[in-house]
Amino acid sequence: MSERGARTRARLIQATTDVVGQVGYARATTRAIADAAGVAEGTIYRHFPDKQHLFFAAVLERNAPVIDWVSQFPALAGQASVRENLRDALVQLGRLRADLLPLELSLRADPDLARNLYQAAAGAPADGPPESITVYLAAEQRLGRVCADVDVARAGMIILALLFGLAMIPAEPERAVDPALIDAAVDLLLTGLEPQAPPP
Amino acid sequence: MSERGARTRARLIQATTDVVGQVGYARATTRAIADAAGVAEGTIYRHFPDKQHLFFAAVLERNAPVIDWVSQFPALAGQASVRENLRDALVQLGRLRADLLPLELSLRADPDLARNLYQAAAGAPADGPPESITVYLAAEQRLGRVCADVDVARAGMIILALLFGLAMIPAEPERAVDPALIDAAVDLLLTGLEPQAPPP
Amino acid sequence: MSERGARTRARLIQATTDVVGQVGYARATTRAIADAAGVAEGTIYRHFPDKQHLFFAAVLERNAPVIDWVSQFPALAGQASVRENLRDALVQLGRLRADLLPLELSLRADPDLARNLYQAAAGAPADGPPESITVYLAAEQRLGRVCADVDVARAGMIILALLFGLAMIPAEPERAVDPALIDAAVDLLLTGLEPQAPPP
Amino acid sequence: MSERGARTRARLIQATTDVVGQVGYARATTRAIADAAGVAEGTIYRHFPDKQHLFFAAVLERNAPVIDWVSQFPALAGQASVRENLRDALVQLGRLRADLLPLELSLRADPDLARNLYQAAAGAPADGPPESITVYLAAEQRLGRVCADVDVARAGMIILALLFGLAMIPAEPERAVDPALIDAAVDLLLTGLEPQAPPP
DNA sequence: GATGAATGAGATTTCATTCAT
DNA sequence: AATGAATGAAATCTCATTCAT
Repeated sequence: MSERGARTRARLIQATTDVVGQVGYARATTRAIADAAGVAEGTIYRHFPDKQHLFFAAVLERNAPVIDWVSQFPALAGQASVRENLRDALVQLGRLRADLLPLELSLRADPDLARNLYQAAAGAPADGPPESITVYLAAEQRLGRVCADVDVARAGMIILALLFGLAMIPAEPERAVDPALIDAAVDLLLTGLEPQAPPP
Repeated sequence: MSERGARTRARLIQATTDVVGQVGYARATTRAIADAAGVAEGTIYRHFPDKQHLFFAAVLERNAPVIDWVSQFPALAGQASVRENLRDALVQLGRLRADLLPLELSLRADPDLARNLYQAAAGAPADGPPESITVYLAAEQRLGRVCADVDVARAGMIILALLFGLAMIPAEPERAVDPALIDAAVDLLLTGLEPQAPPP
Repeated sequence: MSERGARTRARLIQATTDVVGQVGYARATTRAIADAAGVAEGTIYRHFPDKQHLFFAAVLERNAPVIDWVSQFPALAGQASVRENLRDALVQLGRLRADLLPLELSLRADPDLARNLYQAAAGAPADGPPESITVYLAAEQRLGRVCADVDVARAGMIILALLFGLAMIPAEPERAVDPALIDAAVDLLLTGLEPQAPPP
Repeated sequence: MSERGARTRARLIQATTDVVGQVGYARATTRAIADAAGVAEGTIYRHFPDKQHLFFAAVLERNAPVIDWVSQFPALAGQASVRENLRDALVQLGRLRADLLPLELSLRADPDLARNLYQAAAGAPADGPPESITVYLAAEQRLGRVCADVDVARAGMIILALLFGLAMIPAEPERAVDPALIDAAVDLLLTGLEPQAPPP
């Protein structure tokens, strides 16, 4: 591909993220995206076979760096503190979610999209974020830094679900999750609601 | 309104929930809804000024009973156990969410809808579920059944966020949240991940 | 269907034939057809699921009378003269062809259309014009009015092929076949090119 | 023109015939043709002013040899037999038609193309196949090998029409006409359907 | 009240053609 | 000479909404 072509493609990806963030998926028409990218509508179809593939490409390419980070998360077990590690992970995942959210919502709103995205993402590593968190928690559990009673597989799902839920709270979907809320959530996850047994 | 009119209106509300749950918001056309309700398309506009109002009515009317339940939740403080109370609340909210989710997702996917729903719901009690949970937690905190260090306002939001996230996990959005997952989540919320300080 | 709906449908069928005859299939856009029928483009899709079905309906409905006539053609064996019967048949088929031709050409120009038309016509009587001519010729052969040496099955195909070819000769495809040319063709088919054996 | 340019042009002509034969005119896009020729789309416009001229060139150049053969057809009058001559002529024309047909059909399906082809072909010898057959038949008539009653001008048109019709019979348009059918057609043309007057 | 035919704006996608490289 | 990215007009089809019956 020529350098010019690569630039156009990059502009289209960026424009897609921008437009979906601003007006939502339902209003993210090919026309709006082409306008935002400063190209003609037909140009989209030189770079992507159809609108769906443009959206998939936008999601996958923009989130690749964070996915990389998360895949190395289990290696942090034993370093720093569980609190810091979880906080960092949630902040990273929060960035990913803030980008992914509008598209994930589109998926839920349109069953056809969901089917196709899972096919498009078939090449991606199947062990995504839930797996990473579970592996990390298990490692910490062996080190004695996580309570032995905890079911790490379910805890991994719960932590992600929590993050997903947090990501939906702000009115502006394009923003990342509020860090103070993440701090509070990590506190809660670590110490729980119950009153601590007083030292005798 | 005649009794016949009331029946038609009720059928439209039911059809809306059904169709959105089955084929998703994007495919929930006025035609599909009218077909499901067994009426002509034009009939929709005798009962609702436009499609948005039909959706709003569907959301609000179908969830009224659960909203009532939740509004009485704070009165449970001090009864049974915190664990049981939280579990019951999450189960109730889970039912609400399973119905609401497809429609809430539509809102997120379409910012215009979101704006208008908040206007339409302006007459409703502003103190929804987050407020109820917060008030309940504060009461339990005064009773010493919840750790004094916890920020109850944030904890309320986090619990709801968690529930919302859990509701999105199942592949079939129409199903309610898995009770076992709710149990695990309540455990985690109460005792936390950290190893308990061993009694001396 | 309401009477108004039936009128609109009929206007669409008529407009389709008109427009294809005037500007050809390639230029017979949904817009041109809607304009010719005096309706909005969207109205087409209330009456036909897509453009193809509109075209198929136009062909089938407009040619139904001629198809009926042809199906009764074999019964003419032994009446009037072979010459008159063949001439009448070719005139009738010529009308059918003048209507069918633009669409048949579209079929050849677009393999997808061909596949679908054969599916759409599956309900129609499989024994079309070729069969009718063959049966007629065989009957005349038994009566001694057609030469015993002739292979009637092939002759039927040849006569139809001839007609099809004749239909393509005029510059204006919407016109029927020139009757003088039909007369000459019937003559040729009956007596052949060879010099007649002179009576001794 | 450079030798490289001539090769590219030839590849484009060949690719045009191939693509139209394989996928039909409607799918014979400039992109498909350029791909089949192994060149870039823009290259087409170095050799032809537009798509129409490419098609015209394809028709004319590919059929030049057969047209040459046909132009010498009248010289066969008096040689061999009328039956053999006609059969050979139809076989030759059948080859021409098998190539020409998809393109001729495109013309019929698009009146604009037809108009322009006749203008583009204005430089070509106006006396094409119909003229050749007519001249041949007239010569044979003078020799007494064709019945004196026959109108040779019309007979020429009819023979061509027949051939054209035969060419459309096979389901696969790229195939040549079935030779057995040609034999039967020549028989029919020569002796006719009527019972022969029995020799006294 | 209810109907359903009609509307028309707007969405996605195609493709012949142009032009900077 | 050749490339191929970009163009933009046009095509088919959808669907919320209106209106005559």
